[in-house]
Amino acid sequence: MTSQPFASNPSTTAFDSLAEPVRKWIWTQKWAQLRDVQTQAIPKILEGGDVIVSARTAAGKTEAAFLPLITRVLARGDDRPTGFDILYVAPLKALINDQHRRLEGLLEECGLPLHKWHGDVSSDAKQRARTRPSGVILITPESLEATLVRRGREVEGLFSNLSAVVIDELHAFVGRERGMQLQSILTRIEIACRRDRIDRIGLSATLGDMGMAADFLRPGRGQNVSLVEGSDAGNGLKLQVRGYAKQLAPPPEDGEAAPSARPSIVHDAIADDLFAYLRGHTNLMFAGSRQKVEAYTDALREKCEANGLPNEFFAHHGNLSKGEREDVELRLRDDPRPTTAVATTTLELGIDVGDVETVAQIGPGFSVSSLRQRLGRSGRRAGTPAVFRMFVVEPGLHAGVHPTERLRLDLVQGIAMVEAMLKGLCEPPDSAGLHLSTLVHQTLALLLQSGSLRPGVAYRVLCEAGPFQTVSRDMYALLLRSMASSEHQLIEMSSDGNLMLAAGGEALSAGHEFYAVFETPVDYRVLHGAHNLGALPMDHVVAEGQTIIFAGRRWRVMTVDDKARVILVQPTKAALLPTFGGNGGAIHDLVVEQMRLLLSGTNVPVYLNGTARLMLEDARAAFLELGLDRRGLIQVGRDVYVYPWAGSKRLGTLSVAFLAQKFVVAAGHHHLEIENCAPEAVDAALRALIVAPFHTAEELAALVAKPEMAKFDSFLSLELLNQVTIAERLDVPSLPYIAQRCFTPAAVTG
DNA sequence: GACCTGCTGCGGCGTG
Repeated sequence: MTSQPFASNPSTTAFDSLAEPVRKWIWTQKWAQLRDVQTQAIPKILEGGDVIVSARTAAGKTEAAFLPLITRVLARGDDRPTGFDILYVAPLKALINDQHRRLEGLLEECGLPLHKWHGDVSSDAKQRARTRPSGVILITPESLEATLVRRGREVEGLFSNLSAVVIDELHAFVGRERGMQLQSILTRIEIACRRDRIDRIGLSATLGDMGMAADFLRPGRGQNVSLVEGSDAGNGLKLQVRGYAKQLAPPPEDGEAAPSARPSIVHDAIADDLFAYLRGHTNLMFAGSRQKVEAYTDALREKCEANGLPNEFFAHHGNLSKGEREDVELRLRDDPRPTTAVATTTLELGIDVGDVETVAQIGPGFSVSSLRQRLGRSGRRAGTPAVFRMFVVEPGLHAGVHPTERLRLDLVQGIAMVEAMLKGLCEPPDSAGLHLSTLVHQTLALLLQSGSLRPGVAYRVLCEAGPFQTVSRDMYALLLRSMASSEHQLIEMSSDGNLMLAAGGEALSAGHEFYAVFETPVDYRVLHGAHNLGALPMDHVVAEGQTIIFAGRRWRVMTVDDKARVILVQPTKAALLPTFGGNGGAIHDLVVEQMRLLLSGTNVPVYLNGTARLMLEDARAAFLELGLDRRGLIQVGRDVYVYPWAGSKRLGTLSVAFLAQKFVVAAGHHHLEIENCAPEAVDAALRALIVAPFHTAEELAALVAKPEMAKFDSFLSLELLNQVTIAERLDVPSLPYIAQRCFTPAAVTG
């Protein structure tokens, strides 16, 4: 090919602005032209400043950032000072390995070193990178934290000449403890290197709110962040939402047939349809929970066997070993044999599994943003649309189903998720959090990095320049006091007024488990001979001789070693499903509002199958029969059901408000059941709430159990834990609005 | 009614 692919093309100017070795590398890739997102991002990033690059999966975001950044580095010349030039942070080790593979050729062409740095990289390789820091470093937040904490004096030499920081999968960090830690680390680096600011480039496929993402990238100065949104729309979308009637009774037990009887968690008709749709192709199937992953993988594998076919269904979730998961990922990506990975959220993020034909999902799922991530896994090959099928179980259309069950809120939620996605809606991150657990961690980390500090300096670094900007000076003083209390002794004040690490803090930060800000449960390793299958939660472990389904296969437990926390297994014929923990998902207000719109509307989406359409029509009839179009209060026997059409956090807050007034309340997923009381009493309580809440936020928080949810919560005083509850788990100011919505659901906005 | 993510330094041993 001697033609000039970039002649008279809109991307020509962008291409021409890149450094010569970068252009040369692009030529060798034989790209027809730069992608839209690259053409847009190149001038913005060359200009300097903070930038967010948002585009669908596989649209070339990585190159959109690195082509101009490398151009910037090369412009500095050969005699540039030592230190890394570009710092790239990703949430997964697997992603760092992928990106290393992807960037190797480009960096080599440009004569710049490329280092990967995470827990699986040899200390030798890290040592080499540390002694001659230069070029690009790909690292996890935890490894970065370890470097700051253990080698505080080297920070300036390693990072003071950074041209930019790249944060991949930005959405995986925003609004979470790990995101707070990353922001804090970046601020700590800027301050340690006496740099006013180092350019930050955020990459993401799905962002609910660009404004909030910008404010995450640069706390307090989000308005200065440039946004680049790729317009590459993909190849279209074929989607279907399928309804299934609940299985009425478990299959009859006829003694001998029991060993092959499928666990009842599997819906037989769904399993049959999944087998018909997925067999013979390469697909992803999101089952919703680890237990369902195991159950459906087992059922589908059995169907392959019954049909005399080699198995093509494989389990993939967070309790399976790295080896088990990598086998599935490799088979998806590189093996021509048809493969369906049955997964939890493990295959949502950017690990490279190539293109898949169909994405299937059991149940409505928990968020629109996750639905978008999943869809992005399909339809990447030119000319093929993304294919998505959702399978939802609901009560059938037979007589005798109670009107409230006829609302079929799981199916309605699933359709609402799809509708929200089609409208371009997406949950914004929760920006209300105080994240005091992580602030405890960052206070210790900062002390380890820089030795002793004045409290005012710690406050300026972490809460004024850093991300903990909702924490007042007074609250931080309370937090320091709690950390220094005789009970915890994490820190102490020296005679000259400096904060120092105390014995408790030394002990807490001594091991490698200190670097991560999230907690991990203690598990037993499951071994088949020398082969590590994965890990099971401790509460499941019972007895030798027991059988389990794990990694989609059936095993008998041979020995359990409690000291070593190891379970040895052998293959067997029949087995039961393991149980995993889990405490429910939160649904956002915007999804529940779509549900209300759907139930009160008349439009029937074209993507419903016959059963789903009939179920939606019946749900709408029930909605009107119950009078829910007029008010969200209905009498059911001696109880009153309340439908405020609000997300999990606000519904939970309303439930606490009723509890505070001595009602007996049971919380459903989308409604409250006020037990044994007259509708007039509930009516009066709600009307009173509209005018003025009876209780302060502090009084309501006192009623809520305060489990230690985050890793360092145990070091917070009760007073601080209550503040966390008020900020993160309740929405007290919304009570008048929510109460009003129970009377005129459609008329209220806010 | 749920899911996911991460890891240093050092002592002790064997080998070339």
